[in-house]
Amino acid sequence: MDTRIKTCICADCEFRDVAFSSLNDHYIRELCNNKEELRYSKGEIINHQGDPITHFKYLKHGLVKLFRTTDDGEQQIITITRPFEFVSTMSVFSGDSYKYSVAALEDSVICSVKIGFIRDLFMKNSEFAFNLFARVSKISEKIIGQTLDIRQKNLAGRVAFVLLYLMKDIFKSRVFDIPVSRKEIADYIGMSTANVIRTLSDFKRDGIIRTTGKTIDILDIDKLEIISKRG
Amino acid sequence: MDTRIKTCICADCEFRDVAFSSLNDHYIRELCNNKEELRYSKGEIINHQGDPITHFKYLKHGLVKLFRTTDDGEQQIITITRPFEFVSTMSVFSGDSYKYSVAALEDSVICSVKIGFIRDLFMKNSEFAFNLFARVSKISEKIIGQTLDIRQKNLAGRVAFVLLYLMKDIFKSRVFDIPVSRKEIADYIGMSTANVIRTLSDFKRDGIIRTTGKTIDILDIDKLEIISKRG
DNA sequence: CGCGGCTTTGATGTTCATCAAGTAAAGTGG
DNA sequence: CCACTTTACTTGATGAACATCAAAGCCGCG
Repeated sequence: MDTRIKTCICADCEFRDVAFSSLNDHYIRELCNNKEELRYSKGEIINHQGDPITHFKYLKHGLVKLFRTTDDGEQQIITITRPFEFVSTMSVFSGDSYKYSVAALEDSVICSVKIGFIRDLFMKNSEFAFNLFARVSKISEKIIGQTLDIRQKNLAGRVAFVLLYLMKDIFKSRVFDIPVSRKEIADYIGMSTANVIRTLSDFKRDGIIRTTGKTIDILDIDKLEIISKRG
Repeated sequence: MDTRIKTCICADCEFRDVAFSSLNDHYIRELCNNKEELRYSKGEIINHQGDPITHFKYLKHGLVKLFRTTDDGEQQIITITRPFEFVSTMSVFSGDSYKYSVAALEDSVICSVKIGFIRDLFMKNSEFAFNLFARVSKISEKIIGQTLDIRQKNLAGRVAFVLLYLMKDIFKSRVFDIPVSRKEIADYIGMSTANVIRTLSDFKRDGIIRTTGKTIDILDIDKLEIISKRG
Protein backbone atom coordinates (compact mmCIF):
# COMPACT_ATOMS: atom_id res chain seq x y z
CA MET A 1 0.00 0.00 0.00
CA ASP A 2 1.30 3.40 -0.83
CA THR A 3 1.23 5.44 2.32
CA ARG A 4 2.10 8.60 0.47
CA ILE A 5 -1.38 8.95 -0.92
CA LYS A 6 -3.01 8.07 2.36
CA THR A 7 -5.01 11.14 3.25
CA CYS A 8 -4.94 12.43 6.77
CA ILE A 9 -8.12 11.83 8.70
CA CYS A 10 -8.42 15.54 9.48
CA ALA A 11 -8.90 16.27 5.81
CA ASP A 12 -12.22 14.47 5.95
CA CYS A 13 -13.26 15.78 9.29
CA GLU A 14 -16.75 17.17 9.04
CA PHE A 15 -15.69 19.95 11.37
CA ARG A 16 -12.87 21.15 9.25
CA ASP A 17 -14.79 24.35 8.61
CA VAL A 18 -14.66 25.39 12.24
CA ALA A 19 -11.62 27.52 11.58
CA PHE A 20 -9.47 25.29 9.49
CA SER A 21 -11.27 25.76 6.20
CA SER A 22 -8.41 27.86 4.90
CA LEU A 23 -5.74 25.25 5.44
CA ASN A 24 -4.17 23.51 2.49
CA ASP A 25 -3.18 19.86 2.44
CA HIS A 26 0.20 20.53 3.91
CA TYR A 27 -1.20 22.25 6.97
CA ILE A 28 -3.96 19.74 7.34
CA ARG A 29 -1.42 16.92 7.50
CA GLU A 30 0.54 18.86 10.10
CA LEU A 31 -2.63 19.50 12.05
CA CYS A 32 -3.38 15.82 12.01
CA ASN A 33 -0.04 15.05 13.62
CA ASN A 34 -0.62 17.57 16.34
CA LYS A 35 -4.18 16.80 17.25
CA GLU A 36 -5.70 14.27 19.55
CA GLU A 37 -9.28 13.18 19.92
CA LEU A 38 -10.48 12.92 23.50
CA ARG A 39 -13.63 11.38 24.87
CA TYR A 40 -15.32 12.63 27.99
CA SER A 41 -18.26 11.09 29.79
CA LYS A 42 -21.15 13.11 31.09
CA GLY A 43 -20.06 15.04 34.16
CA GLU A 44 -16.33 14.95 33.45
CA ILE A 45 -14.23 18.09 33.59
CA ILE A 46 -12.62 19.00 30.27
CA ASN A 47 -10.82 22.13 31.37
CA HIS A 48 -10.27 23.20 34.91
CA GLN A 49 -10.27 26.86 35.94
CA GLY A 50 -6.73 27.93 36.78
CA ASP A 51 -4.95 25.13 34.95
CA PRO A 52 -2.31 26.11 32.40
CA ILE A 53 -3.48 26.27 28.81
CA THR A 54 -1.59 23.61 26.89
CA HIS A 55 -4.07 22.74 24.20
CA PHE A 56 -6.55 24.37 21.98
CA LYS A 57 -9.75 22.37 22.20
CA TYR A 58 -12.99 22.35 20.34
CA LEU A 59 -16.12 20.33 20.65
CA LYS A 60 -16.83 17.74 17.95
CA HIS A 61 -19.75 15.92 19.52
CA GLY A 62 -21.70 16.37 22.69
CA LEU A 63 -22.69 19.24 24.91
CA VAL A 64 -20.70 21.23 27.46
CA LYS A 65 -21.12 23.92 30.04
CA LEU A 66 -18.68 26.76 30.58
CA PHE A 67 -18.63 27.88 34.21
CA ARG A 68 -16.59 29.28 37.00
CA THR A 69 -16.48 28.51 40.68
CA THR A 70 -16.86 31.45 43.02
CA ASP A 71 -15.00 31.95 46.29
CA ASP A 72 -17.83 30.45 48.29
CA GLY A 73 -17.84 27.32 46.19
CA GLU A 74 -20.89 28.06 44.07
CA GLN A 75 -20.91 27.56 40.33
CA GLN A 76 -21.77 30.30 37.90
CA ILE A 77 -22.64 28.86 34.51
CA ILE A 78 -21.54 31.19 31.76
CA THR A 79 -22.97 29.35 28.82
CA ILE A 80 -24.05 25.99 27.53
CA THR A 81 -22.87 25.13 24.08
CA ARG A 82 -22.88 22.62 21.26
CA PRO A 83 -20.35 21.83 18.57
CA PHE A 84 -18.44 23.28 16.99
CA GLU A 85 -17.64 25.93 19.44
CA PHE A 86 -14.28 26.18 21.04
CA VAL A 87 -13.92 24.95 24.49
CA SER A 88 -10.85 26.92 25.35
CA THR A 89 -12.57 30.20 24.77
CA MET A 90 -10.84 33.51 24.52
CA SER A 91 -7.83 33.31 26.78
CA VAL A 92 -6.18 31.01 24.25
CA PHE A 93 -3.62 33.67 23.48
CA SER A 94 -4.21 36.41 25.99
CA GLY A 95 -3.48 34.43 29.12
CA ASP A 96 -1.75 31.26 30.13
CA SER A 97 -4.33 29.69 32.38
CA TYR A 98 -7.99 28.89 31.95
CA LYS A 99 -10.29 31.51 33.40
CA TYR A 100 -13.21 29.14 33.41
CA SER A 101 -13.91 25.46 33.69
CA VAL A 102 -15.58 23.33 31.07
CA ALA A 103 -17.52 20.17 31.84
CA ALA A 104 -19.37 17.67 29.67
CA LEU A 105 -23.16 17.69 30.03
CA GLU A 106 -23.45 14.76 27.64
CA ASP A 107 -20.79 12.29 26.51
CA SER A 108 -18.57 14.44 24.36
CA VAL A 109 -15.73 14.26 21.90
CA ILE A 110 -13.11 16.96 21.95
CA CYS A 111 -10.49 17.65 19.34
CA SER A 112 -7.38 18.85 21.09
CA VAL A 113 -4.47 20.55 19.36
CA LYS A 114 -1.23 21.65 20.99
CA ILE A 115 -1.46 25.35 21.64
CA GLY A 116 1.97 25.97 20.12
CA PHE A 117 0.82 24.54 16.84
CA ILE A 118 -2.20 26.82 16.74
CA ARG A 119 0.00 29.76 17.59
CA ASP A 120 2.41 28.91 14.77
CA LEU A 121 -0.47 28.48 12.39
CA PHE A 122 -1.83 31.84 13.44
CA MET A 123 1.47 33.50 12.62
CA LYS A 124 2.04 31.68 9.34
CA ASN A 125 -1.43 31.64 7.87
CA SER A 126 -3.24 34.95 7.94
CA GLU A 127 -6.49 33.56 6.64
CA PHE A 128 -6.56 31.08 9.48
CA ALA A 129 -5.76 33.89 11.90
CA PHE A 130 -8.63 35.92 10.56
CA ASN A 131 -11.12 33.08 10.79
CA LEU A 132 -10.02 32.20 14.28
CA PHE A 133 -10.29 35.78 15.43
CA ALA A 134 -13.74 36.16 13.94
CA ARG A 135 -14.95 32.97 15.57
CA VAL A 136 -13.59 33.73 19.00
CA SER A 137 -15.08 37.21 18.80
CA LYS A 138 -18.45 35.78 17.91
CA ILE A 139 -18.35 33.45 20.88
CA SER A 140 -17.40 36.25 23.25
CA GLU A 141 -20.18 38.36 21.88
CA LYS A 142 -22.70 35.60 22.25
CA ILE A 143 -21.74 35.16 25.88
CA ILE A 144 -21.88 38.85 26.68
CA GLY A 145 -25.17 39.30 24.85
CA GLN A 146 -26.73 36.33 26.60
CA THR A 147 -25.61 37.55 30.00
CA LEU A 148 -27.06 40.99 29.38
CA ASP A 149 -30.31 39.51 28.08
CA ILE A 150 -30.69 37.40 31.19
CA ARG A 151 -29.81 40.27 33.51
CA GLN A 152 -32.71 42.42 32.44
CA LYS A 153 -35.33 39.73 33.00
CA ASN A 154 -37.22 38.58 36.06
CA LEU A 155 -37.41 35.00 37.30
CA ALA A 156 -40.10 33.76 34.91
CA GLY A 157 -38.49 35.58 32.00
CA ARG A 158 -35.14 33.95 32.71
CA VAL A 159 -36.55 30.45 32.94
CA ALA A 160 -38.48 31.02 29.71
CA PHE A 161 -35.31 32.31 28.10
CA VAL A 162 -33.35 29.20 29.02
CA LEU A 163 -36.08 26.89 27.74
CA LEU A 164 -36.21 28.77 24.45
CA TYR A 165 -32.44 28.74 24.21
CA LEU A 166 -32.29 25.00 24.70
CA MET A 167 -35.13 24.47 22.25
CA LYS A 168 -33.94 26.78 19.49
CA ASP A 169 -30.17 26.86 19.71
CA ILE A 170 -29.21 23.60 21.33
CA PHE A 171 -31.71 20.92 20.40
CA LYS A 172 -33.59 22.50 17.52
CA SER A 173 -36.65 20.59 18.62
CA ARG A 174 -39.77 21.29 20.67
CA VAL A 175 -39.20 18.09 22.61
CA PHE A 176 -35.89 17.30 24.26
CA ASP A 177 -34.23 15.82 27.30
CA ILE A 178 -33.10 18.52 29.69
CA PRO A 179 -29.33 18.13 29.87
CA VAL A 180 -28.98 20.07 33.10
CA SER A 181 -30.28 19.75 36.63
CA ARG A 182 -32.62 22.32 38.14
CA LYS A 183 -29.73 23.57 40.16
CA GLU A 184 -27.68 24.07 37.02
CA ILE A 185 -30.47 26.12 35.47
CA ALA A 186 -30.44 28.16 38.66
CA ASP A 187 -26.67 28.63 38.42
CA TYR A 188 -27.08 29.66 34.83
CA ILE A 189 -29.71 32.35 35.35
CA GLY A 190 -28.59 33.44 38.80
CA MET A 191 -31.68 32.44 40.76
CA SER A 192 -32.38 29.92 43.51
CA THR A 193 -33.10 26.29 42.68
CA ALA A 194 -36.42 26.31 44.52
CA ASN A 195 -37.69 29.21 42.46
CA VAL A 196 -36.63 27.67 39.19
CA ILE A 197 -38.63 24.58 40.07
CA ARG A 198 -41.58 26.68 41.17
CA THR A 199 -41.55 28.54 37.88
CA LEU A 200 -41.39 25.32 35.88
CA SER A 201 -44.36 24.07 37.90
CA ASP A 202 -46.21 27.27 37.04
CA PHE A 203 -45.45 26.73 33.36
CA LYS A 204 -46.81 23.19 33.64
CA ARG A 205 -49.96 24.36 35.39
CA ASP A 206 -50.51 26.95 32.66
CA GLY A 207 -50.07 24.37 29.91
CA ILE A 208 -46.94 26.00 28.54
CA ILE A 209 -44.76 22.94 28.98
CA ARG A 210 -45.17 19.27 29.76
CA THR A 211 -42.58 17.05 31.41
CA THR A 212 -42.14 13.33 31.77
CA GLY A 213 -38.96 12.44 33.58
CA LYS A 214 -36.06 14.30 32.02
CA THR A 215 -38.04 14.94 28.85
CA ILE A 216 -39.61 18.30 28.30
CA ASP A 217 -42.14 19.28 25.66
CA ILE A 218 -42.64 22.94 24.86
CA LEU A 219 -46.36 23.22 24.18
CA ASP A 220 -46.86 26.96 23.83
CA ILE A 221 -43.84 28.61 22.28
CA ASP A 222 -45.62 31.94 21.75
CA LYS A 223 -46.54 32.29 25.39
CA LEU A 224 -42.99 31.42 26.39
CA GLU A 225 -41.64 34.06 24.02
CA ILE A 226 -43.93 36.65 25.56
CA ILE A 227 -42.89 35.73 29.08
CA SER A 228 -39.24 35.86 28.05
CA LYS A 229 -39.63 39.23 26.32
CA ARG A 230 -41.40 41.19 28.99
CA GLY A 231 -39.52 39.42 31.78
CA MET B 1 13.36 71.47 5.20
CA ASP B 2 13.68 67.91 4.10
CA THR B 3 10.26 66.33 4.31
CA ARG B 4 11.67 62.88 3.73
CA ILE B 5 13.01 62.67 7.23
CA LYS B 6 9.93 64.22 8.74
CA THR B 7 8.60 61.49 10.98
CA CYS B 8 4.95 60.72 10.97
CA ILE B 9 3.16 61.91 14.06
CA CYS B 10 1.96 58.38 14.82
CA ALA B 11 5.54 57.28 15.36
CA ASP B 12 5.69 59.44 18.45
CA CYS B 13 2.24 58.66 19.65
CA GLU B 14 2.39 57.60 23.26
CA PHE B 15 -0.27 55.03 22.52
CA ARG B 16 1.64 53.27 19.84
CA ASP B 17 1.96 50.30 22.12
CA VAL B 18 -1.75 49.68 22.17
CA ALA B 19 -1.40 47.16 19.40
CA PHE B 20 0.86 48.88 16.97
CA SER B 21 4.15 48.25 18.76
CA SER B 22 5.13 45.71 16.16
CA LEU B 23 4.79 48.04 13.19
CA ASN B 24 7.88 49.21 11.39
CA ASP B 25 8.33 52.72 9.98
CA HIS B 26 6.68 51.84 6.71
CA TYR B 27 3.49 50.65 8.35
CA ILE B 28 3.48 53.48 10.82
CA ARG B 29 3.55 56.00 7.96
CA GLU B 30 0.71 54.16 6.28
CA LEU B 31 -1.21 54.10 9.53
CA CYS B 32 -0.72 57.80 9.85
CA ASN B 33 -2.33 58.38 6.49
CA ASN B 34 -5.31 56.28 7.37
CA LYS B 35 -6.01 57.54 10.83
CA GLU B 36 -7.98 60.47 12.08
CA GLU B 37 -8.13 62.00 15.51
CA LEU B 38 -11.62 62.78 16.72
CA ARG B 39 -12.73 64.84 19.68
CA TYR B 40 -15.92 64.15 21.58
CA SER B 41 -17.45 66.24 24.33
CA LYS B 42 -18.88 64.73 27.46
CA GLY B 43 -22.17 63.07 26.66
CA GLU B 44 -21.57 62.62 22.94
CA ILE B 45 -22.11 59.29 21.25
CA ILE B 46 -18.97 57.82 19.69
CA ASN B 47 -20.44 54.64 18.28
CA HIS B 48 -24.11 53.95 17.92
CA GLN B 49 -25.53 50.46 18.36
CA GLY B 50 -26.59 49.10 14.98
CA ASP B 51 -24.52 51.45 12.86
CA PRO B 52 -22.17 49.89 10.32
CA ILE B 53 -18.59 49.46 11.43
CA THR B 54 -16.43 51.62 9.21
CA HIS B 55 -13.57 52.47 11.52
CA PHE B 56 -11.49 50.87 14.15
CA LYS B 57 -11.39 53.25 17.10
CA TYR B 58 -9.45 53.42 20.29
CA LEU B 59 -9.45 55.83 23.16
CA LYS B 60 -6.47 58.17 23.51
CA HIS B 61 -7.74 60.48 26.24
CA GLY B 62 -10.89 60.64 28.26
CA LEU B 63 -13.38 58.17 29.62
CA VAL B 64 -16.19 56.27 27.93
CA LYS B 65 -19.03 53.94 28.70
CA LEU B 66 -19.95 50.91 26.63
CA PHE B 67 -23.67 50.22 26.77
CA ARG B 68 -26.66 48.91 24.94
CA THR B 69 -30.24 50.08 24.81
CA THR B 70 -32.88 47.49 25.56
CA ASP B 71 -36.23 47.16 23.85
CA ASP B 72 -37.98 49.18 26.53
CA GLY B 73 -35.55 52.06 26.13
CA GLU B 74 -33.45 51.42 29.19
CA GLN B 75 -29.67 51.50 29.10
CA GLN B 76 -27.52 48.62 30.23
CA ILE B 77 -23.98 49.75 30.87
CA ILE B 78 -21.54 47.00 30.00
CA THR B 79 -18.36 48.66 31.16
CA ILE B 80 -16.69 51.96 31.82
CA THR B 81 -13.19 52.29 30.50
CA ARG B 82 -10.10 54.44 30.17
CA PRO B 83 -7.41 54.62 27.50
CA PHE B 84 -6.07 52.77 25.77
CA GLU B 85 -8.82 50.35 25.33
CA PHE B 86 -10.54 49.90 22.06
CA VAL B 87 -13.85 51.45 21.61
CA SER B 88 -15.01 49.25 18.79
CA THR B 89 -14.76 46.13 20.85
CA MET B 90 -14.91 42.65 19.52
CA SER B 91 -17.23 42.79 16.55
CA VAL B 92 -14.47 44.53 14.62
CA PHE B 93 -14.10 41.54 12.37
CA SER B 94 -16.89 39.22 13.31
CA GLY B 95 -19.79 41.44 12.40
CA ASP B 96 -20.51 44.48 10.31
CA SER B 97 -22.49 46.59 12.74
CA TYR B 98 -21.86 47.73 16.28
CA LYS B 99 -23.53 45.57 18.88
CA TYR B 100 -23.19 48.25 21.52
CA SER B 101 -23.05 52.01 21.79
CA VAL B 102 -20.15 53.99 23.15
CA ALA B 103 -20.52 57.44 24.72
CA ALA B 104 -18.04 59.87 26.22
CA LEU B 105 -18.29 60.32 29.99
CA GLU B 106 -15.59 62.99 29.87
CA ASP B 107 -14.27 64.98 26.95
CA SER B 108 -12.43 62.35 24.95
CA VAL B 109 -10.03 61.92 22.07
CA ILE B 110 -10.46 58.95 19.80
CA CYS B 111 -8.01 57.68 17.24
CA SER B 112 -9.97 56.35 14.31
CA VAL B 113 -8.54 54.11 11.59
CA LYS B 114 -10.38 52.85 8.53
CA ILE B 115 -11.41 49.28 9.19
CA GLY B 116 -10.09 48.12 5.82
CA PHE B 117 -6.63 49.29 6.74
CA ILE B 118 -6.70 47.37 9.99
CA ARG B 119 -7.92 44.31 8.18
CA ASP B 120 -5.08 44.56 5.65
CA LEU B 121 -2.60 45.02 8.42
CA PHE B 122 -3.98 42.00 10.17
CA MET B 123 -3.44 39.89 7.06
CA LYS B 124 0.00 41.23 6.26
CA ASN B 125 1.55 41.50 9.69
CA SER B 126 1.17 38.45 11.86
CA GLU B 127 2.72 40.04 14.90
CA PHE B 128 0.18 42.82 14.72
CA ALA B 129 -2.57 40.24 14.30
CA PHE B 130 -1.38 38.40 17.36
CA ASN B 131 -1.23 41.52 19.51
CA LEU B 132 -4.62 42.66 18.38
CA PHE B 133 -6.16 39.28 19.07
CA ALA B 134 -4.62 39.13 22.52
CA ARG B 135 -5.85 42.61 23.37
CA VAL B 136 -9.38 42.10 22.17
CA SER B 137 -9.53 38.81 24.05
CA LYS B 138 -8.38 40.52 27.22
CA ILE B 139 -11.08 43.14 26.90
CA SER B 140 -13.78 40.54 26.32
CA GLU B 141 -12.57 38.62 29.30
CA LYS B 142 -12.54 41.68 31.49
CA ILE B 143 -16.13 42.42 30.56
CA ILE B 144 -17.33 38.88 31.14
CA GLY B 145 -15.45 38.63 34.42
CA GLN B 146 -16.81 41.93 35.67
CA THR B 147 -20.36 40.98 34.76
CA LEU B 148 -20.07 37.68 36.59
CA ASP B 149 -18.51 39.37 39.61
CA ILE B 150 -21.36 41.84 39.82
CA ARG B 151 -23.99 39.18 39.34
CA GLN B 152 -23.06 37.26 42.44
CA LYS B 153 -23.22 40.29 44.74
CA ASN B 154 -26.06 41.98 46.54
CA LEU B 155 -26.93 45.67 46.33
CA ALA B 156 -24.34 46.96 48.81
CA GLY B 157 -21.70 44.65 47.37
CA ARG B 158 -22.33 45.94 43.88
CA VAL B 159 -22.14 49.59 44.85
CA ALA B 160 -18.93 48.90 46.77
CA PHE B 161 -17.58 47.07 43.75
CA VAL B 162 -18.22 50.03 41.46
CA LEU B 163 -16.62 52.49 43.86
CA LEU B 164 -13.55 50.29 44.16
CA TYR B 165 -13.41 49.84 40.40
CA LEU B 166 -13.52 53.59 39.82
CA MET B 167 -10.95 54.18 42.52
CA LYS B 168 -8.49 51.45 41.59
CA ASP B 169 -8.82 50.94 37.86
CA ILE B 170 -10.12 54.23 36.55
CA PHE B 171 -8.84 57.09 38.69
CA LYS B 172 -6.08 55.41 40.68
CA SER B 173 -6.87 57.79 43.52
CA ARG B 174 -8.87 57.69 46.73
CA VAL B 175 -10.49 61.00 45.82
CA PHE B 176 -12.15 61.56 42.45
CA ASP B 177 -15.08 63.15 40.69
CA ILE B 178 -17.76 60.60 39.97
CA PRO B 179 -18.03 60.57 36.17
CA VAL B 180 -21.47 59.00 36.10
CA SER B 181 -24.91 59.86 37.41
CA ARG B 182 -26.60 57.77 40.07
CA LYS B 183 -28.83 56.39 37.38
CA GLU B 184 -25.80 55.31 35.36
CA ILE B 185 -24.40 53.45 38.34
CA ALA B 186 -27.78 51.77 38.61
CA ASP B 187 -27.71 50.85 34.91
CA TYR B 188 -24.23 49.47 35.39
CA ILE B 189 -24.96 47.18 38.32
CA GLY B 190 -28.55 46.38 37.40
CA MET B 191 -30.28 47.93 40.38
CA SER B 192 -32.73 50.78 40.85
CA THR B 193 -31.50 54.37 41.12
CA ALA B 194 -33.22 54.94 44.45
CA ASN B 195 -31.47 51.98 46.03
CA VAL B 196 -28.07 53.01 44.71
CA ILE B 197 -28.55 56.40 46.36
CA ARG B 198 -29.78 54.79 49.56
CA THR B 199 -26.70 52.59 49.69
CA LEU B 200 -24.38 55.53 49.11
CA SER B 201 -26.15 57.33 51.95
CA ASP B 202 -25.57 54.31 54.17
CA PHE B 203 -21.88 54.35 53.28
CA LYS B 204 -21.73 58.01 54.21
CA ARG B 205 -23.51 57.43 57.50
CA ASP B 206 -21.04 54.64 58.30
CA GLY B 207 -18.05 56.83 57.51
CA ILE B 208 -16.97 54.71 54.56
CA ILE B 209 -17.16 57.52 52.02
CA ARG B 210 -17.53 61.29 52.02
CA THR B 211 -19.02 63.34 49.21
CA THR B 212 -19.02 67.00 48.33
CA GLY B 213 -20.84 67.72 45.11
CA LYS B 214 -19.57 65.36 42.45
CA THR B 215 -16.41 64.65 44.42
CA ILE B 216 -16.14 61.44 46.36
CA ASP B 217 -13.56 60.48 48.94
CA ILE B 218 -13.11 56.83 49.84
CA LEU B 219 -12.35 56.91 53.56
CA ASP B 220 -12.40 53.24 54.50
CA ILE B 221 -11.11 51.08 51.67
CA ASP B 222 -10.87 47.96 53.82
CA LYS B 223 -14.50 48.11 54.86
CA LEU B 224 -15.52 48.66 51.24
CA GLU B 225 -13.49 45.64 50.17
CA ILE B 226 -15.21 43.51 52.78
CA ILE B 227 -18.66 44.69 51.69
CA SER B 228 -17.76 44.04 48.06
CA LYS B 229 -16.40 40.55 48.81
CA ARG B 230 -19.21 39.11 50.85
CA GLY B 231 -21.82 41.02 48.85
C1' DC C 1 -35.99 83.82 39.54
C1' DG C 2 -38.29 79.93 37.99
C1' DC C 3 -38.10 75.83 35.46
C1' DG C 4 -36.43 71.06 34.66
C1' DG C 5 -33.47 67.55 35.76
C1' DC C 6 -30.92 65.04 39.14
C1' DT C 7 -30.84 63.61 43.87
C1' DT C 8 -32.59 62.21 48.31
C1' DT C 9 -35.65 60.00 51.70
C1' DG C 10 -39.73 57.61 53.33
C1' DA C 11 -43.57 54.41 52.81
C1' DT C 12 -45.46 50.50 50.56
C1' DG C 13 -45.74 46.32 47.98
C1' DT C 14 -43.57 42.71 45.07
C1' DT C 15 -40.25 39.53 44.09
C1' DC C 16 -37.29 36.39 45.37
C1' DA C 17 -34.17 33.68 48.76
C1' DT C 18 -34.21 30.79 52.47
C1' DC C 19 -35.72 27.25 55.45
C1' DA C 20 -38.02 23.11 56.24
C1' DA C 21 -40.19 18.87 55.27
C1' DG C 22 -41.57 15.62 52.31
C1' DT C 23 -41.47 12.84 47.80
C1' DA C 24 -39.47 10.82 43.89
C1' DA C 25 -35.59 9.03 41.55
C1' DA C 26 -31.17 7.23 41.06
C1' DG C 27 -27.23 4.93 42.63
C1' DT C 28 -25.01 1.22 45.89
C1' DG C 29 -23.98 -2.82 48.18
C1' DG C 30 -25.53 -7.21 49.80
C1' DC D 1 -33.12 -7.86 42.62
C1' DC D 2 -34.25 -5.72 46.70
C1' DA D 3 -33.30 -2.83 50.67
C1' DC D 4 -30.66 1.10 51.66
C1' DT D 5 -28.59 5.46 50.94
C1' DT D 6 -28.03 9.37 48.71
C1' DT D 7 -29.08 12.86 45.62
C1' DA D 8 -32.39 15.47 43.05
C1' DC D 9 -36.80 17.39 42.99
C1' DT D 10 -41.06 19.60 44.80
C1' DT D 11 -44.11 22.51 47.63
C1' DG D 12 -45.39 25.64 51.33
C1' DA D 13 -44.45 29.18 54.68
C1' DT D 14 -41.72 33.02 56.13
C1' DG D 15 -38.84 36.93 55.93
C1' DA D 16 -35.37 39.73 53.63
C1' DA D 17 -34.01 42.29 49.75
C1' DC D 18 -35.22 45.17 46.44
C1' DA D 19 -38.42 47.94 43.14
C1' DT D 20 -41.70 51.29 42.85
C1' DC D 21 -44.19 55.34 43.96
C1' DA D 22 -44.46 59.77 45.77
C1' DA D 23 -42.95 64.09 47.61
C1' DA D 24 -39.59 67.18 48.66
C1' DG D 25 -34.88 69.37 48.33
C1' DC D 26 -31.05 70.75 45.52
C1' DC D 27 -28.58 72.61 41.69
C1' DG D 28 -27.54 74.54 37.34
C1' DC D 29 -29.07 77.22 33.54
C1' DG D 30 -31.59 80.31 30.65
